[in-house]
Amino acid sequence: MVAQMATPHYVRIKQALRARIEGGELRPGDRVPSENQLVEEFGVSRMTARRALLELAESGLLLRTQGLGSFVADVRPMSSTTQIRNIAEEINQRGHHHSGQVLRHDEISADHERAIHLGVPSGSIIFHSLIVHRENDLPVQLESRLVNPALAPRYLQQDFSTTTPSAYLSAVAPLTEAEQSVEAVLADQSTAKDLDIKTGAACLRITRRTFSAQGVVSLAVLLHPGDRYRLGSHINT
Amino acid sequence: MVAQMATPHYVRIKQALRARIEGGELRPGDRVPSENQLVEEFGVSRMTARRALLELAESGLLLRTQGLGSFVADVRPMSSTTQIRNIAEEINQRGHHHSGQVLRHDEISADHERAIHLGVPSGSIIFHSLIVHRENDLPVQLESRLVNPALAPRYLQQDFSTTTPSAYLSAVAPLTEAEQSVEAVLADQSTAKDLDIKTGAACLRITRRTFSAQGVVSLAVLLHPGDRYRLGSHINT
DNA sequence: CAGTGGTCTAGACCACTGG
DNA sequence: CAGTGGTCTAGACCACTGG
Repeated sequence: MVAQMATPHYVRIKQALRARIEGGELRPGDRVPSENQLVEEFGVSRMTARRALLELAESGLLLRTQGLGSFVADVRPMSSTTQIRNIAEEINQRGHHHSGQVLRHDEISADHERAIHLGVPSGSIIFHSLIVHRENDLPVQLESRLVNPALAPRYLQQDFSTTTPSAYLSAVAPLTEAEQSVEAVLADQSTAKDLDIKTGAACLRITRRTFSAQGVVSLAVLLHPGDRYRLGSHINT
Repeated sequence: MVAQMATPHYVRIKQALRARIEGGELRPGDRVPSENQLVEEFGVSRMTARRALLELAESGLLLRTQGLGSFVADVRPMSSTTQIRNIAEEINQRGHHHSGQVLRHDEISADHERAIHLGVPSGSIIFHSLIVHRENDLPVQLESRLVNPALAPRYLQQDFSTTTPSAYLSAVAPLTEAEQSVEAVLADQSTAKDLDIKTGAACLRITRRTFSAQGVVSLAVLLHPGDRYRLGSHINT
C-alpha cells in the first residue's frame, strides 16, 4: 500500500511547495511548513516529508536551520554563462551568418553509461545527431547530442539545417534545469576534420545535460576550437 | 543508543568508500558494495547505508542503476563557474591537501594593456604574483595575478605558501563583482614546466577580473591542465 | 519549555537487471 | 530467480533555537 509508481509522495510535496513559492504564496524569507506539518498535511511519514524539504534545499530553493525551520531562499539573478544560449541566436546576434551541417541524425542503442546519464533503460533506443555549426562559413561548434526519445519523439523528423536541436528541444520539452561541465581537450583526427582545424589543436568541450519537468531531455557534447570561441561570464556577489 | 555526535554513521561509510576509491582499491567502473552489503559490513540500517551511497552519487563520485548496482564514476575535480572559489578551499573541501609554491612575487611596471584592465595609469607600479597550486602534490593551477596596489598595498608582504591571493584579497578588498572568460589553449614550454605537463597539452585558461566597491582589484590568469580540472555548473531556469 | 531539524532503526513492497 | 536500487512507514533519541 506504498509506492504508487505514478508520482512518489516526496515529488508531490516538492511540487506543491514549489508551486506555493512560484505562485507568490510563499515569499523569500518566509518559513515553509515544518517536517511535522507536512506529515499532517500530506499524510506521509516524517522521512518522506523530510526528503522533499532536503531536496528543495539541495537545489537552493530553501535554507534549513536546526531549531528554527526551513525558509524560502533569496533567489539571485543568473549570470550569463549560466544561461543556455542557442548557438544560432548567438551568431545572429553578432550580425553574422549561421549555418548548420548535419553529419549524422539517427538512432542508436544506449550503452550503460549513456543510459544512466539520459535516465533511460540500458540498451534502449535513443536519438543521436552530429552537427557542425558555422559562423560565416567558419566552423565554431561540433555538436554531438543524445536525445531521450520519450520526451522528443519526433526528433528524427526535424531538419537541423534550418533550425537547431536546442531550439527544437526547448519548444517541445521546455528547459527547467541544466548541468554542464567545461574542459580543455585536444582535437582528435575526426574532430579536427569536422571543425577544419589541426589535429592536436586546443578545444573547449562543454558537456551539458538538459532537463525538463519530465526528466533528462538530452546530453550534448559541444566542441569549440580554442581560438574561435570562449565562454564569458559576469558574476555578482 | 543511536546518533553518536562524533561522526554520523553515514559519514563514516562515505569516508571509507572515498578512501577505497582514492586509494585505488576501487577504480572507475568498479562496482562498490551494495546497500545490503554495507548494512552487513558497517552494522547499520539500510536507510543509513543508502544515504552514504546517495550522497556520494550526488557529489558525482558514484553512478547508480536500479537492478545493477553503484559504480565508481570517472571523476575529475570539479569547480563551479557561477561562483568565485578559492582554489585552496576547493581542494580542502575534497578532503585533499593544498600547497602553494610561489614562483614570483614582485612589482612590475604596467604596460598599456594591463594598465587599462587594472584601471591604473599606464607605466605605474603594480604587483605581480605567480603561484603553482598543487592538490596532493599534483599541480592543478598556475595562477598569474596582477594586483592594483591602491586597493591592496600590503600584497607583497603576504606569505602565499600559507594563504592564497584570493583569500587575502577578499579579506582586504571584499569582492563585489567579477568578469571572467574561459578558453582552451595549448601549454607553452614554460607553462608546461611549471605545471609538470607536456608542452602542447590542453589547458583551460580562465581570465578573471575582480572588483571591489573601490574598483578593479586584480586581474588573474588561471591555467589548469585539461585532464586535471574542469568547471561545472548547475543552471536553474 | 515546545518545536525544529539531524540521525537512525527494522521492517515493508516495488521495479528493474542479469542469468 | 536472487540481487539491486527506489520508495515508504512508524517509531526513536538527539542537539539546537526561541520564548
